[in-house]
Amino acid sequence: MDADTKKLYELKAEIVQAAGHPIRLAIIEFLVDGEQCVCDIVDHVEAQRSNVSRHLSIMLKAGVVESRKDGLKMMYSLKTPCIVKFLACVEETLKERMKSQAKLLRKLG
Amino acid sequence: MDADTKKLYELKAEIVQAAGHPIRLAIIEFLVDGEQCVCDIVDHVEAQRSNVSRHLSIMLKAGVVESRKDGLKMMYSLKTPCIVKFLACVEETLKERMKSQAKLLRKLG
DNA sequence: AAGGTTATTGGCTGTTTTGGCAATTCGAGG
DNA sequence: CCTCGAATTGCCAAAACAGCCAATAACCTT
Repeated sequence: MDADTKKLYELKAEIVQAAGHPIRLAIIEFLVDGEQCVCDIVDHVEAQRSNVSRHLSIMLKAGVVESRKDGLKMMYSLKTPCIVKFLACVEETLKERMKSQAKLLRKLG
Repeated sequence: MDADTKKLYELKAEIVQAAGHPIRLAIIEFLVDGEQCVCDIVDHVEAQRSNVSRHLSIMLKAGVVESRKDGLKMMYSLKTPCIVKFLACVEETLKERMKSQAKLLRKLG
């Protein structure tokens, strides 16, 4: 693995990490419906405003979301539509995990 | 957001987190080619064995990979094929990010 | 320009993650 | 039975992360 390959993995990991937090996932799913202001995101995910702002800036830096100013409000939206498939795969993995656990339980009798 | 929804986001975040590390991404991409033993993974990602073992256990716990014993060796493989699409979306996001940065650079003249 | 609303940032603390080393487990084969 | 090879686990220190409060910035309305 050369240095460039390593660097690419770091960049990709930054993107994945940016999605890897309960609140950030909730924000992403909320944004699937379309652009939203921070104030509405705060209401939706029920976290502190400064907290939400930080989560958004992490996703912005990683390129998961983009932002636009509209008067007083800051509007955020998803940058790539494929994130929906991304989420679908996470759900499928979760279901698989549950299935495995259920199988183990049945083996207990 | 009720407690169940929150719990679901936590579970999903655990899965995403499990993929959100340079070495773990490298392992996942390596496993796209099929099942591999820890020893070969170690050679491929060029990290310490104990380190790789820990990364694998994180992904195993999250349900991203599964394992099977084969004599002395431990074989790991991806649990859900959709992870390929997941990776594709990460790459697309990365490209978008690069494009945005290039656009900014051009604005500098 | 004063005041109110929306959003971001700084500073701090507690928690989690990561990586390295050494010790341990587990199975194969002489 | 002993040793070797493969993998995991314990333990520790350094680094990164998350959340809270207070302070600041940006903008609109009057």
